[in-house]
Amino acid sequence: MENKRELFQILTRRFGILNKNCCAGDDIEISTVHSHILYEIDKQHIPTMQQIADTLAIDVTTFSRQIQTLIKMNLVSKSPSSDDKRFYVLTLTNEGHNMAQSVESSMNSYLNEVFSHMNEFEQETVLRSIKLLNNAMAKSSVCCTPLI
Amino acid sequence: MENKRELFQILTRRFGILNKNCCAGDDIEISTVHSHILYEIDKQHIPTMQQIADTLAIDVTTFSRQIQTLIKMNLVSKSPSSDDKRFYVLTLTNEGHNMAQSVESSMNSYLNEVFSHMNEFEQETVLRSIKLLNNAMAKSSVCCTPLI
DNA sequence: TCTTTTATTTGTAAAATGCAAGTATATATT
DNA sequence: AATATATACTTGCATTTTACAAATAAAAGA
Repeated sequence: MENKRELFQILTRRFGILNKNCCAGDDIEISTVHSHILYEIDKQHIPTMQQIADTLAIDVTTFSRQIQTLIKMNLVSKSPSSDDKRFYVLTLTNEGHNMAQSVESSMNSYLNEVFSHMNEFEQETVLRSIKLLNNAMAKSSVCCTPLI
Repeated sequence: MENKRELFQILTRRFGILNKNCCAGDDIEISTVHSHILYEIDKQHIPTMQQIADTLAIDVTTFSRQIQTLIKMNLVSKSPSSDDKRFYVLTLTNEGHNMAQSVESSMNSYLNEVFSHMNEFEQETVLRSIKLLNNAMAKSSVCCTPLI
């Protein structure tokens, strides 16, 4: 049987390509990394800089600059936390939220197209498997230990 | 049910993190992109520059420079094709082959660890699902059309 | 022979990255 | 309270990565 690595290598490479083309909004375009940042800010409840950087395994200093870019693009806003002024909390602007939605729906329609090449049963099995895999990774010591 | 995108987002992000830590050989360390290049040169039979660049969806000009780096690191060698001198064919050096092996075994042991958190049946199901998914992606019009 | 196509490289300029060192705020120690 | 230490984030570099446009070089077509 083919080894695991080959299967995953191909899968993630392809998903990466999907992700690359995902990120055109109404008028502006953003990078894959930026789309992940928007995604996580949307998902986590008023996160701090550190939280998102950790989740995405991005160096904080790099992340700091990425946020600066996203703020300039008017997609993200950053405000000092009231109880501890060392922290900054991140939120999406309306524009950022729209962009996140736009990426979300592009990705979902891409994935629906991909899934359309499988029958109902296969689709179910695949989704269940991805969940199993995500859970296994969450338990793993070699992967993603401090991550959500 | 959670949407597909979320499941895939998390999966591929985690796999990306695995990949990041994968690439330490005996003494030198390489980037994820470089490890993918070595992987593909090893897999494809005496490929040309263009072939690998296309497979990995990397811009050829960027790829040209990446190969230059890998040659300097003595992991790859490049020679003009005898029948058509516009082409250059790529091969791994012994050192490059060792590196590819080393990455391969790191990745497989990471993945084995991840899989150890599932039972036999789940493991089978997951592997079968990844294959299904790869086939579906290969048929897809939105993903990876010119790719293997 | 002359033009066009194909494979690859270089020029240049922008963006992404990450370490070391900085600032600013909070907590711990004395 | 004063000083030291820790934490969250930013900036200064210096390197690496990226990609468009233009160049080179070889093959194929007219």
